[in-house]
Amino acid sequence: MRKLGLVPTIQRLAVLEYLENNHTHPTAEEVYQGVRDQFPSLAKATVYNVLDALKKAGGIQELTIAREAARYDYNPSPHPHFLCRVCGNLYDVDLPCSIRPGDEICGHLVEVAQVYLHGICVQCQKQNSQNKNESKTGVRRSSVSTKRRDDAGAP
Amino acid sequence: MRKLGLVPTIQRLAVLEYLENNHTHPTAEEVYQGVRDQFPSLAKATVYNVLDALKKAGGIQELTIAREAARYDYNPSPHPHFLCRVCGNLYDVDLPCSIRPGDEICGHLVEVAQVYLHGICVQCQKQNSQNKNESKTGVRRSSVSTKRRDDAGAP
DNA sequence: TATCCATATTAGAACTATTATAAACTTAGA
DNA sequence: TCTAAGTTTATAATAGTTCTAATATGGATA
Repeated sequence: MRKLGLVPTIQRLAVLEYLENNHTHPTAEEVYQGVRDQFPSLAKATVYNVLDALKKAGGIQELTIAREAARYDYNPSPHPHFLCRVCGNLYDVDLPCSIRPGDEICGHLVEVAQVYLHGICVQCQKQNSQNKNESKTGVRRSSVSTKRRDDAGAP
Repeated sequence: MRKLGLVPTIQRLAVLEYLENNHTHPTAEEVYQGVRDQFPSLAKATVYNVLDALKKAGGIQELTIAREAARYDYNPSPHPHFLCRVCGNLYDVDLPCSIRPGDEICGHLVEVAQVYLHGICVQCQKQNSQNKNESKTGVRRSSVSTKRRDDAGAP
């Protein structure tokens, strides 16, 4: 924390530890809920402050891939992200970005480069084809959840 | 409009025409203000509805590069965008995207691919070096605006 | 042209993520 | 320990977007 030039408060350490243990790209709300279990006095504004401070210090990165809420990635190095429109899971994609910070594009100086992909993740594609096959043979099962799973994470 | 499978109402035509004439990637609010000049009865909810309908029909694209508000691009084909953190202008970048709709990445099916770049645009870099030189020679001028300019647009 | 139905628009309220505010509290250095 | 700067807290305020229900419109049909 001191390497980042930040005063190491218990709130900041708790938030950073939560992100370290949860590579699910949680929202500020989810960080708040998660950290508050072991830290009931935590204020939501503090979570926003801490996430902002960590982001500005380069310790984490903020993802604005979903309009509803920002998500946070413990890994600050630039890499593409994939958001599944069926389950809502957000995956890291292990590909080098073609445009990197420091590059010049049309004369513009690039400081941050984000690649956001939207579509259907590998698991939801499988689920979907399974459901189709099962409906052909008369087997029924509950439909694929459209809500985000709590155990979401990188593959 | 009919090509997009949408009923061509005057509201939809007005919004689409505004986007056609303003390649500044306006927000919903800016579209609302701009269209309302010639269409005082327009409701803001209609602007949201229309932008959403156009987006879903593939006639325009929605950009979530800035957390504050979505922006809209008359050009629906995928290309990178650059947001200047000094003037707030949003520029189209004429580079082919390395990842395109239809691709598979780590098994995930890509439907939409967005490349968002943040930094300092070519004009603001020039302004900044000008100001530095002038301050050396004692010449003063007002600092670079941090607010978005109304004549913003692609170069 | 008149009628009808599905769809679109309107105005305003409601919702939600985020930011601002001001007081109380920590941290770290003298 | 004392102090100044920075941080946390609780709450209010803000702003973008969505929801609701009543009204209006487009366009197919008779």
